[in-house]
Amino acid sequence: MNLTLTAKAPFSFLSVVRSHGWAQLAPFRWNSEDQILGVTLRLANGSVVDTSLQEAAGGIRVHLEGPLNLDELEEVKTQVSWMFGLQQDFSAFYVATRQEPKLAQVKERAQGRLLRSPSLFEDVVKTILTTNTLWQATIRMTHNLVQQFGDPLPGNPERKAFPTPASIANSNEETLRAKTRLGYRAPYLLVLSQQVNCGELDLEILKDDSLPTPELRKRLLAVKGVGAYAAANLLLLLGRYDYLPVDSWAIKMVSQEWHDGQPVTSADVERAFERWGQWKALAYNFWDWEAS
DNA sequence: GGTAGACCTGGACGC
DNA sequence: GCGTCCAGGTCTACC
Repeated sequence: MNLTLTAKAPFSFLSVVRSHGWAQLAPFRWNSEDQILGVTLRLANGSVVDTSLQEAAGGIRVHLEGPLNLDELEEVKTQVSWMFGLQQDFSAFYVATRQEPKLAQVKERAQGRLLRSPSLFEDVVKTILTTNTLWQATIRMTHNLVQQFGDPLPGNPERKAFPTPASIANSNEETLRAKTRLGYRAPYLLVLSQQVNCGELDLEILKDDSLPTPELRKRLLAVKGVGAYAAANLLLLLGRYDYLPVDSWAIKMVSQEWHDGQPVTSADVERAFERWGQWKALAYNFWDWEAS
């Protein structure tokens, strides 16, 4: 079964896939040769479906395996639309940055959207797995988590959806450490999963646009394992761009770009992008570090 | 509010 | 093969 989803123009499927590293993390499967993004989704009724996503005129072509009822089809559309931010509008960002050579490409490349997971729970977990580790370890930990706790696709159990909060909450710290190699992050994920599973923490309401950004940041920082960097990264995914996700890579790039390779601090990184105001994190994320 | 040290894994390196 | 060092953010205790 195929369907096509339309995006607010301008839109580039590849720009979203390449917006950051999420396409490399399970249950995403990026085929760079065919330029198809596979992802195994778990729907609200518990069914697991496999999708293949690719560029279509003005949007995305979604290929689905197996028959789906109307409710399931509608849920797949909602999940894919959220993941690709199909209705996001970046026209004001393009106006604000059109005089900056290092951002001159953003409109032409339809940059601005960032690939998201279907649920904020999944994005919070993945963000925690990016902290204090190397990217290859993040890929490995996420893969282990999906393989160990994700629901399998009927007919192809090798493919699994991202674990539900319940599946992780019903585990224990020792199993998480041993099976997924999460290290000290294991108790963070366990507590988060338990809080979401029992309803104590509702992450999905944080997608609400009416929530002021400082309040949203405060709630994200209340999650164990989420510090300043992780909160800023999650705000970026949620379409809030006024906090910078300053990590070691940001410090290195700002040092090379503006300080001749000399040591810089987080404050220097903040200062470098201060002038972009509400678009700060977006300007940072799509800054053309390679351009001369 | 600022700072130091612990947390944990895996890769790189020297022996 | 083994031991050591290092990179990577967050938390907690302490000042």
